[in-house]
Amino acid sequence: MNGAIYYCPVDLTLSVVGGRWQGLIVWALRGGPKRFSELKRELVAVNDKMLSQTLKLLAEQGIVTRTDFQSVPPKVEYNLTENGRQLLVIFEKMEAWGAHYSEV
Amino acid sequence: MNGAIYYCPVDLTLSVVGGRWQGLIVWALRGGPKRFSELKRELVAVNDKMLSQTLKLLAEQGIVTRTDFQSVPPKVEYNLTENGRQLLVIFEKMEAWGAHYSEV
DNA sequence: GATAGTGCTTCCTTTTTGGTAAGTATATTG
DNA sequence: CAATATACTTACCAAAAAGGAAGCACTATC
Repeated sequence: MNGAIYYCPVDLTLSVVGGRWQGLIVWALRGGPKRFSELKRELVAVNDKMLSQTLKLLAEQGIVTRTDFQSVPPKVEYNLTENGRQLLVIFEKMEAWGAHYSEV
Repeated sequence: MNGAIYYCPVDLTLSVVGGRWQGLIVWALRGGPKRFSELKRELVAVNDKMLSQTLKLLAEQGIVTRTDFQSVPPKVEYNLTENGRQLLVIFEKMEAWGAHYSEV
């Protein structure tokens, strides 16, 4: 995938989900396809560079699809692949844990 | 926790679980307490510095406990707290996803 | 007396990641 | 006619994370 060696499935999954933006993008796409600018608005602190860079990575990893409508001004939509969609159970657990943790 | 602002529970959880070693250490402790040297053997590529640094962080975050037996040679055990243990459902999902993904 | 094992810490270097600003091309809006 | 919005990319710089090597205090073993 990126040349690294993963000693266990958890390590592998973390490499897909663990970056600064990777997980949040997958989570943001849970409700269906979104455009670049919609993602940008939702992931408050992300900048153009990080967003396009991370989307590219996720596309290479087979987690999101990229659909370019070839229009002017540009319109590009991102969506989860089946593999990406299957990550969502992980994030549901994360959401539950995080919500509980911040109450403590 | 570390000064950063988390806009959602998922973001918060990722900050606990998403580092290079944090998640793997939690996962390695799933079967019960382990000593420093046992963790080191299990997490093949980790070095002393990263391991002790990450364990310290996890302890500060309330994910692991540290028990120093005050013996010579030193014996120190690490274990998951209740909060840490509740992270395990996340890793179980990660394991399933990673195992499936690497078959594709 | 040298070596190994224990659980660290410190210093230094390298790698990775993140951020800022600008540029691209075109159409719409005021 | 200037500004705005779209989805990027590129070049450059700063910050953060990770890695490596060595050392420490102490004991037991060879």
